[in-house]
Amino acid sequence: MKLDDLQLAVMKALWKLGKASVTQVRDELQKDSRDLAITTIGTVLSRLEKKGAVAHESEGKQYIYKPLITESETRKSMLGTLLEQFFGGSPKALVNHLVSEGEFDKKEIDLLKKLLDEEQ
Amino acid sequence: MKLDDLQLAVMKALWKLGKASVTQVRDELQKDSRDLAITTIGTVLSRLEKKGAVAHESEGKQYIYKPLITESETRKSMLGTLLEQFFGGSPKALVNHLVSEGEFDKKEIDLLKKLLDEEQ
DNA sequence: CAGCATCTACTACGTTTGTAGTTTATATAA
DNA sequence: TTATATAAACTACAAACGTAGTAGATGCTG
Repeated sequence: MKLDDLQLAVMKALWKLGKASVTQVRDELQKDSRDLAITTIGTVLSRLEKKGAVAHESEGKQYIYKPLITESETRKSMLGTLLEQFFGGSPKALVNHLVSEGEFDKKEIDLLKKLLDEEQ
Repeated sequence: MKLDDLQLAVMKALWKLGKASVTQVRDELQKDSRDLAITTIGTVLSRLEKKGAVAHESEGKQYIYKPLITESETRKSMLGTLLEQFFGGSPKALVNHLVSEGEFDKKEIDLLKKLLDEEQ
């Protein structure tokens, strides 16, 4: 499942809310100052439904949308793609990159080591 | 700079070759069994040029394309996007995710620790 | 029941992308 | 110098996307 920016923003709103009407999704997006017409959100949700990312049920005259894919599986899949594209599929290469790009300070490196210890 | 699949594939060919004619790019992509018409590659390269990712110079009647962006900066930027989107911008959260998804075996965890030691 | 408010569905339009055919320019060979 | 091969430019078209307006359906209120 490949999602672009707006679609991802909508999914994140849905993941946060659990399930939501179009209006609720719009309100949630507004918090991130994405100020879109309600019909725009509706269109995006229809398209997401067509590709199987969400489903809806009727509640009164409203549609209540629910995610069909989880945030964690989406994250995993998108990370997987990046991993393939740039790190030869090797998570180690990715960590290596992060470290050598100086993404971590000493404290964080310590934390990471603890993390790794626990795993062992 | 945001690149989608085919654009990225073309850039990777260019990064690998340093600089290349359309035909050379096509041949390189064929190794990954992306079998595209040469005109397709040409179109993609023009579009990449329009958005500033590559430039060309003429050599005889051919165009020789050169990357204007590096693989490392592209990787960094795309990873940064993902980091923002799914890990609150925190590399640590990303590593945490990798570890808890069981992406590493014991040997790799050892290697990672060594990596971190060197950094300190 | 009639009118109004509120939803969704349908339609629309510009942009980007994937993909490739046709035309035109140019270099090279005869 | 003319024909031929080859390369790029131009054109094209369908699908996806960002974005939103309009029309049609439906529920509520008086």
